[in-house]
Amino acid sequence: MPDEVICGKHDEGSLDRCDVVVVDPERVRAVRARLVTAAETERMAAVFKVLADPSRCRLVAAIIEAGELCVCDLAATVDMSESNVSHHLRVLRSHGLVRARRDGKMVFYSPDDAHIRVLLDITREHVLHGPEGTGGGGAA
Amino acid sequence: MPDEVICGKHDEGSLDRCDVVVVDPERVRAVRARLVTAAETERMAAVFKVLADPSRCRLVAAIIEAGELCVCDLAATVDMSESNVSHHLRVLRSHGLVRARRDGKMVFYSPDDAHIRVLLDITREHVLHGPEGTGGGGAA
DNA sequence: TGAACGTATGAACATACATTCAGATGATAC
DNA sequence: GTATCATCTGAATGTATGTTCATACGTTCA
Repeated sequence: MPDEVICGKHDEGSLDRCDVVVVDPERVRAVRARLVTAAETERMAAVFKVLADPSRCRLVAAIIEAGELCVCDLAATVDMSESNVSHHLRVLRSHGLVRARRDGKMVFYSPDDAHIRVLLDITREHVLHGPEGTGGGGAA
Repeated sequence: MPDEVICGKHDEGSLDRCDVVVVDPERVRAVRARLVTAAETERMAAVFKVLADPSRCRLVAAIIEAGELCVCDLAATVDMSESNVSHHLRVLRSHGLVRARRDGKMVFYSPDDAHIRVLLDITREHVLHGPEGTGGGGAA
């Protein structure tokens, strides 16, 4: 068994420890070389984190469904306080998922990214066709 | 301006408060009717939450990239402790994203869902072509 | 059987974050 | 200018969770 120790110090990993024993060092190097960078993964995770909250997820779905909606109608649609909606919209907007348009006293929000709709659709597919008891989602 | 108060108590919302002022009640009702249910959104958010962690995101990417990898090699690939990897793999497995196969002392993990690869690809597209300064991703 | 190895698990800690409340800001109507 | 409306912001709080450490489990080899 070709046990080995990884001591490589490559671009994005910046690993300072040398005590990681691997079984297939070649494969590890190959995967590491083709793997998405840590910085990219962090950005991706940030996008997922934005959608990882049920309120925000529903908020985005409502905006996509409506095309455009003001804050108070959005709050009524998703059953949340307007303050809370505003907080979440700030997050969504700062990540380029929705866009704001001011009209008098009101601010209307609309989708600002074509990818998000696909993300929601695919994930919905996943939760619909996938197993339902996973992760303690049952009668929690 | 047709201000109105939403008092509807429909299926999935179960809202107990009646003080949400809306501007366009018809549109709100229409969107609510066509909107994804709260339960579904919760399930979707749960999936996003699994991918919302950089370590987990990178872990999934590595598994997809490799096709199959044992825990120690996985730990070496993503620069994490094996214990931490194990914890994350538990989450990933419980949500049906990866699958485990035991071979002797080792356990090999492989992708268990076709949707996840698409999710990662689309999100990568988003972070690559989208704005980069959004959400304090720069030198935070 | 005992030791070594790969992996899994539980507790503990620090951190992040969603929600609420109170108040501020900007815009319209009188 | 004042009042009112729609939205935004900041602080406070409770909860969730990622990571680490120590340890237990299951497997292989001598």
